[in-house]
Amino acid sequence: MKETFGAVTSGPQPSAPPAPGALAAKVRTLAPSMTRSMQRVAEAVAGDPAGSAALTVTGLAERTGTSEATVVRTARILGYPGYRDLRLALAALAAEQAAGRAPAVTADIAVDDPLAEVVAKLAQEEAQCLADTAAGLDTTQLEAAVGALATARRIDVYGIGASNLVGQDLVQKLLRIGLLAHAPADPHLAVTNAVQLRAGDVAVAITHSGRTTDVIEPLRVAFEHGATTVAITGRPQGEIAQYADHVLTTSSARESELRPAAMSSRTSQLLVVDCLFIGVAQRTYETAAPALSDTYEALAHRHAP
Amino acid sequence: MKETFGAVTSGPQPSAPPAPGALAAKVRTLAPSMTRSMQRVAEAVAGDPAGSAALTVTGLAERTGTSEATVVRTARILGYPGYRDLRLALAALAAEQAAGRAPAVTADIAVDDPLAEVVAKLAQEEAQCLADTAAGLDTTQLEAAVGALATARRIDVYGIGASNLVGQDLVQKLLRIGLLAHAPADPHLAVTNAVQLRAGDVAVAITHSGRTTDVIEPLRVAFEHGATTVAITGRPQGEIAQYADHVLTTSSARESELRPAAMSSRTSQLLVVDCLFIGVAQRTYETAAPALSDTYEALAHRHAP
DNA sequence: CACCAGGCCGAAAATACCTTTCAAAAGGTG
DNA sequence: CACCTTTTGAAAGGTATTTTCGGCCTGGTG
Repeated sequence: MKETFGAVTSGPQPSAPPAPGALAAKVRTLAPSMTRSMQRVAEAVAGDPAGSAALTVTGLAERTGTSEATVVRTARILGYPGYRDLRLALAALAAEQAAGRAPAVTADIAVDDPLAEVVAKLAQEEAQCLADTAAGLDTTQLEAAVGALATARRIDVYGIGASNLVGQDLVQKLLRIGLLAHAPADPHLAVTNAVQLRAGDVAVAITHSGRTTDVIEPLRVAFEHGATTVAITGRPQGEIAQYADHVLTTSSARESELRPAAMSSRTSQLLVVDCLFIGVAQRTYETAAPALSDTYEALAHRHAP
Repeated sequence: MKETFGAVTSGPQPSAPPAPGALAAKVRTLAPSMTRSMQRVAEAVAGDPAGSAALTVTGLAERTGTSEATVVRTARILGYPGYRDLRLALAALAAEQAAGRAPAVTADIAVDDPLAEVVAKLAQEEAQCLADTAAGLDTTQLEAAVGALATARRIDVYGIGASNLVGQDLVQKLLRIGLLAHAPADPHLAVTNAVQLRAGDVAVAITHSGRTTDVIEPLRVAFEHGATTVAITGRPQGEIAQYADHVLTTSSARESELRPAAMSSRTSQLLVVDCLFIGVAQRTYETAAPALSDTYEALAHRHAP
């Protein structure tokens, strides 16, 4: 490297470690000591860090109507060893700027939202659901429900529609650790099953509204037959609570037109179900752990190499 | 290879410009499909983005005790055209991290954790899953999948076990807005269904591992019969991707003994499914909105007063 | 007006860095 | 243990960046 024309360089180390944020300021400060074409480059770089970071020396030279050499010289003036490093700094700067614009979407999902926004909003809403449910979950009730499940002779899970899927999720998990569980989708079948239950058995009902007749009915029957009953519901005051020994409350996000309650309640319900499962697995660890790995092994050959 | 101007990169699924924030998640998601030395590189990169960004290929290869070739290969796996771009992303990521947000690492759930802690940890892990998945979701692919679904003559959803439940969730939603969807639980039935599909139909496969034979098979059949195929998987490099026109990647939390992958993947899958649904509902708003309220009304009398 | 510094600028050579290729090594599998 | 597949790094092959070098413009001077 040759001259630095101004050759000001107060200190021995001319190129200070460049703080990314300082870039715009640096451009302004150093602009006077730059030649015209350098200024063009500096301007482009300061004006659109993200865009510039995506370009190679050649690309940036073209865009600014200059040459590679000029771009490199500019980078040097700005305090970097070369363009390569300036480019890295630009990428960093761009990211920093992007991060600064706090998105914080809490708005409803609208019909004309672009998909990227839908994704972000949904993720946040569901995360909110999880947090709310976790916060509102009564650990004592949960503990009691876990205790009942862990020692149950037989477990019935009642749910309709989306809630039935949650129930099946629970059943699948319980089966994996050797518990006898069932989640009839047919309400009549559910009642038929419920009749069989007695003390020592557990019935779990899942309903967001707490008022779904087809779910209340079997739980009532189970309750009256002496089974331990658990309700997972968003309305702990609802009718279903009358027949539940233990009530686990789910929280649901506000519903909107495009996102009905059924949709948001599912996330909460699943969290509760997971908690139940983990709790039971902990209690029955001696048998649950080997059972889990056994089922894992058994499924291994169902996968391609 | 040319330079990366606007240059749309290679293949059918270019996996889009990766958002910087998604990197840590991506490493976790893709780690299983990596070889040992690649994992070393990925780890170094995820563990110290800033430090890695300062290194050249050769430098990073040395630090990780591998070769340049491996570093480049890793960069490719992570979704970048080459190391140069990964390096830029790392610089961006480092800046973003430095700007404030802590990544928040969750501890494993232990056998003797009290239930209250289990609840908190589970909620946080699932929230993390959601965030990771949202960050890693390729909007372009999602858009394409939504487009296909919205105009589909018939929709098949393939999934086994827990993934089947996710599939049924999707089916239930689609049915509510008047689309013809089906999620056979029986693999043979699935193939039988797949044979019926042709151009204009859509097949969606859901599998965390991307290697579940019983799910790949029907998707392949559907693919070969000309249907538009969508894969929702945690391993976008997996075999299933071969037969998928559009790949939607789910991110999964680290699995632990008590919390197998199947469990954590469900949350991600459901988010993707929700996104698909909302997307489709938006596109078909004219018919979807009344259909939603109709089904709501129809179910009203199934609830206690 | 012709001429001449003196520094700015870009084309092209030189270098550093990144990518690809390919054959050897490692790891399975029958 | 022979065979095949996969993984890996060394080195060749390309790109991008840096440096060199000479032309060119600007503004001053005889």
